[in-house]
Order: sequence, then C-alpha cells, then structure tokens
Amino acid sequence: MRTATALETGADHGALHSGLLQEIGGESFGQPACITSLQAYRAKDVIFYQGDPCAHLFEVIEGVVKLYKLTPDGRRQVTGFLYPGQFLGLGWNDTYTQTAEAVTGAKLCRYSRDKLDQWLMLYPALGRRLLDATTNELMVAQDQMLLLGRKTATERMASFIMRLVERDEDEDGECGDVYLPMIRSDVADYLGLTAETVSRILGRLRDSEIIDIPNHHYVRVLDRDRLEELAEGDEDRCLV
Amino acid sequence: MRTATALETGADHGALHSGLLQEIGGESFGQPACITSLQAYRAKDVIFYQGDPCAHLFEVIEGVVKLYKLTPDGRRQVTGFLYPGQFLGLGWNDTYTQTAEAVTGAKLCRYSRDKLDQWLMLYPALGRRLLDATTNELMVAQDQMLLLGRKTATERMASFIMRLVERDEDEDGECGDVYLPMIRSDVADYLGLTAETVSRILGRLRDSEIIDIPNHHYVRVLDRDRLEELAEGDEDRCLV
DNA sequence: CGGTGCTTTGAGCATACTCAACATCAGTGG
DNA sequence: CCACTGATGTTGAGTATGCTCAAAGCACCG
Repeated sequence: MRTATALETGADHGALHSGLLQEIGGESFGQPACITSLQAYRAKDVIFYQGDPCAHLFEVIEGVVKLYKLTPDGRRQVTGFLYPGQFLGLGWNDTYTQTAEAVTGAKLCRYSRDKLDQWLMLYPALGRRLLDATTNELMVAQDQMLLLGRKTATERMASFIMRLVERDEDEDGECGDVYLPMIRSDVADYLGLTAETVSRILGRLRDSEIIDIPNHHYVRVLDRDRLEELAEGDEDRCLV
Repeated sequence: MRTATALETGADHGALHSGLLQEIGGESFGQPACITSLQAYRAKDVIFYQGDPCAHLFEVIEGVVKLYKLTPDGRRQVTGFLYPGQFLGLGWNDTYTQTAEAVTGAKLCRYSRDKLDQWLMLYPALGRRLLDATTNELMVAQDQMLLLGRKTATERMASFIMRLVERDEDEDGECGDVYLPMIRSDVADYLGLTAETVSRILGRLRDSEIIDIPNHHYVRVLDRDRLEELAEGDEDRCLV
C-alpha cells in the first residue's frame, strides 16, 4: 500500500503554500517542522486507503486529488476532486473512510493529527480555519446530493462543467479552456453515471455547439448561458 | 421513543439539552441568555428558508427536523433528517443554502451567529465541538453520495432502515420498532427515489419477511442480517 | 359522513445501463 | 520513426430499473 514515492523535499517546507500554518502565524511557532512535512506524489499514487489508520491530515498544495468510496462488490463513488487549499482526511476517526488518490502529480502538506489536536486548543484561529474548510466541503457535498438524487445525466454533466468554469474564474480570472485532469470513468463515478453516458452527453453538448472538445482533457465553453440553464435544470432537461 | 407529540413549554430551558453550552462551561459565562434562546415548532413549521439571510445557528434539542434543497422547477432533495444534538445552519454564508422544516414537533436552541463568531476565538473547546459536529455531518454526507450515486432502490431503502436501527441502538439500546416520523415522499426525496418506489420496496421487504410494517410510521426489523446484506450491496442486489 | 392527505398498487414508458465492437491515444521498445 | 500494446474513449443495439400517470384504498379529522 501507500506506493507513494514520497519525494520529501523537506528542505523549504513550512513557508510556501500552506494556508493552515500561515493562518496561525507562519513560522513563528517554534517547530513547525515537527507537525508538518511536504510530500510529493505522481499521478495514480494512492495517498491513503479507506480503512487505513489515520494519523495525518493533508492539505493539497499543488495538483488534483480524488477521494472515493467503494462498495464490497466494487462499485465506486468519487466524493470529490480536491484542488490546492483543500484538505484530505477531515473527520476525526481511527481510520480513513475513503481512499485518496492523486489524479495529477501533486504535492501535499501533511500534518500530524495528534499535534493538530493539541494546537486546536491553543490557537482558536486554527480551529476556525478548519471549521470554515469543513463547512465549505459540507455545502459542496449537499449540492452534490441534489445532483446525484435529482438531476438528469445532461444536468449533471452541465453542472460539473459549470463548477469547473467557476473555479477557474475564481482562481485566476481565466476564461480559456477548462482542464479535466481526470479520465471519463472518474467523472462518471463522481456524477453517478457510466463512462459511456458521460461520453455520449459530452458528444451531444458538442453537437449542440454548447461546448467544444479540443482533446480528451480539455473542454471549451461556447455558450455559457445555455450551459448554465442546463445545469440548473429549469428547462427542457434533455437535449436533441 | 421520540413520539411526535412533544411540545412541552419551555419553562426550564437553558440547562436541559444544550450540548454546545455545556461544552464551554454551562451557565458560567455570564449571559448565556444573550446568545441563546429556546424555540418550539410544530410539525411542518418552517424554521428557515433557503435564501433567507442567516443570523442564527440552531441545535436540535427535541424532535426531528428535515433539511432540503429545491431546483428551480420544483424537484426536491432532502439532505438530512436531524435528531437531537445535531446542528442546522452550519456553513457561514450570508444566506441559508437549504430550507429547514420540522418533521415532528420540535424544540431548537438558537444561537446568534455574531456572538458565536466572537466566542469561537475565545473558547477553543467550542470551536472543537462545532468542528466535530461538522466533520460528522460531512462523513454522513459522503455515505449518502455513495447511496445516491451507486446503490439500487432496494439497497437505498435497506441502508436507510439500517441507519435508523443503529441510531436507536446507540441512543438507548432499544431494539423495538423503528420510528419513521417522516412521510413516504420525504423518504423518497432523501433517497433519490419516488414515493411509489419507496412504497413498493417496503412492500417487497415485508413480503420477504425481512421487515414488518405495523403501521405507516413504524417498521419492525425481522431479519437484521439479511437487511444488512441488502444495505451493503455485496449480494443479489434485487429482491424477488 | 364527506372531506383531505397519504399510501398502495398497476400498466406502460423512458432514461440510463449493459454488453460489445471499434477508434484513438500514450507510452514502449525495436 | 514505426509498430506494438494497453488504456482510454466513442458509438450502437437492446434491456432493465425505476419513473409517470392513474386509480383505488386508508386513516385521520372536522
């Protein structure tokens, strides 16, 4: 397990992207090194398995990570794709309740759960930061429940693309193509569909000239308004 | 056993069930009254609407509350049924992202969000309590995503009943009938099904002698092992 | 009693799935 | 550079699960 080639570039950790530590005062805490270390993963490396004892909390610094759950007979539900600034291993259990796997090459900041527990009592701002991150994940999860429980395949795809578009806009005002680092079956397992259906719907959106698909890992949005309508599901619901 | 009737008058509030205040020291904070007040609701009363400005956080003291989201065209997804000790209005937004409605008569403790914000910086244990509650909700939400995205109608119903059974066992070691305060269409909107399908599956579970249904609001589990198998979905998947 | 709201049951249908074939792409080694 | 390989993506035909629509059965309550 934990194939993770963990290229510990532990030289310059601490400072660079770690929102968590910045929040509670950057380097000024004496030994940040004793609580944190930077880990590097290649695409498809597993960061932890569902069921592993969980001693760490991770923060994505760079790259994209997917979280998923499996049923005993192998069906899979991807519960989220995590981008820089998001946390893995939230949930203070003995073991992880899902598997985390790098989608792209990724760098994660790793925090000791024990230390974090202690620090939570000392630095309220740290607790506040974690609480905000967690409530945010919770609200995203609730949107996803609506998507999985009540939206059609087309609405799910449209919602998914719209979210990525909005993420890019928030991030860097960029309005270019949307990057899909994950493969079709990952998208399918995230949206509660099959890979075939994802492929078909993308094809239909392309034929309707709502999007263009320059290659398998990029989508260009041609008609944002129409896509948004489809995502919200206040209209026709289907296509063609 | 949580009968729906509850509606005692709030003469002796303050002390009784409020986990949040107990955690940070009970009455010893000077004016707990300035931050908290006990509210009573009847079944079907709306506590807040999706879109309302949100000035309060609520804790269920007694009764059952449902949370749901609506699409523009009226489809509904129930995101949770909340029991005593659980919080409504987690998520620090300007407005509530879902509607909260009492399923049974209910008593809620209401906290001012502004005060809570201040207190979070003063009392780390309070932040810790909220963080634990939120991560717990998040993990339940992730289980629900697996249910909505990848389980069959029968597995969804079995999972739902099993959760209620386990809740009752944790609560009071009780092994009697499971109480379903909500109506069929609430269950349907929680499980991503229709009321008809919920009814049909319950009927089939009854015919298979896995459960008995003494009346619309109670389910007796006759074959717990078989129900658990169905819930986990490692076998046949269907029934009959 | 006659409502009204909830539940159950049935018949037919639609959406997304399954299974299968084929196309395309990325990486590898000759 | 090309041929080979395995992984990924697309497309088609037929099917099944759960939905829609409709009607009838119940329970509760004035």
